[in-house]
Amino acid sequence: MTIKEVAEKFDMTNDTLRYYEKVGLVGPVKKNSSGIRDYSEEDLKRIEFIKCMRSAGISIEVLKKYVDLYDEGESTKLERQHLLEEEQDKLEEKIKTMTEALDKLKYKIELYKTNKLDEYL
Amino acid sequence: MTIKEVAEKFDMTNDTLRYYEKVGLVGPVKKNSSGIRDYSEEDLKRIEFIKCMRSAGISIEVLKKYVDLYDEGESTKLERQHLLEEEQDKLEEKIKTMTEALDKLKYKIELYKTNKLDEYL
DNA sequence: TATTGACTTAGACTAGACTCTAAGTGATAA
DNA sequence: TTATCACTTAGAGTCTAGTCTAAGTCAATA
Repeated sequence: MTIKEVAEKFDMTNDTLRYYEKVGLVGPVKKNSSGIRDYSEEDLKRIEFIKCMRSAGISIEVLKKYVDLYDEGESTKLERQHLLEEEQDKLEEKIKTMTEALDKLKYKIELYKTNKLDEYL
Repeated sequence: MTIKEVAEKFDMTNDTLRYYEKVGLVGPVKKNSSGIRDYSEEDLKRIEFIKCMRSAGISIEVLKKYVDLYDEGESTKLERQHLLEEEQDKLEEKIKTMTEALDKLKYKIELYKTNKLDEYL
């Protein structure tokens, strides 16, 4: 699969895909005789996972660490699990914060709708 | 209330408070005879609201627009409401995305815990 | 054969949101 | 009265995560 196809499949740019490869999140992707990338099934799975985690706000740095541990092999399994658990905690916290903000936003919109607005901002 | 007290109250830095003022999100804050900021109750309410919205990922740009509309007065009420409704939609979407990522993360952690890991990454 | 178009690289640039620095002022403690 | 400390300013610097540019290669079409 070419970079263009991958980019379209996951709705991201070629640049981002090359960037992920450069920082070591994906690949190194195999290249054909003329130097053109040919993404493997495994590459695609990694990209999907990374895209999903990025959309949740997990940083490149953390993902890179995870990938590196993975590439070190079996011996890092527990450490990887802990890393994911930490991110889970952070993510749950973030969702909680955002849900609270959402509630405040909804309340404020309600004030607008019922014309009860006599507030600051 | 001094900038230091406000920063402590909301767990942010003096720099961030001055930055918010510079870009027009807050204030202009009243200053005493020696040029030192003295935050009013209304300033504090704005800061709280802005901090909450920022923690949900709403951009400075959007918040600035909202604040500007507010300062324009009554006539912008409907526009402000719409702006908030748009942000509500975005926020709900973001929470949904993050919740999906969280589910995947949990699933992956489960695989680690049950030693069923034979996956990519 | 010439040109078009998709790909390649290294590296410079950008946006957003701070964060830090340098130089200065004013109130208070020693 | 001098030093210390918290505050002030303008503006430069930082970090993250891309995004863009310039220059080049290759395969396929006019």
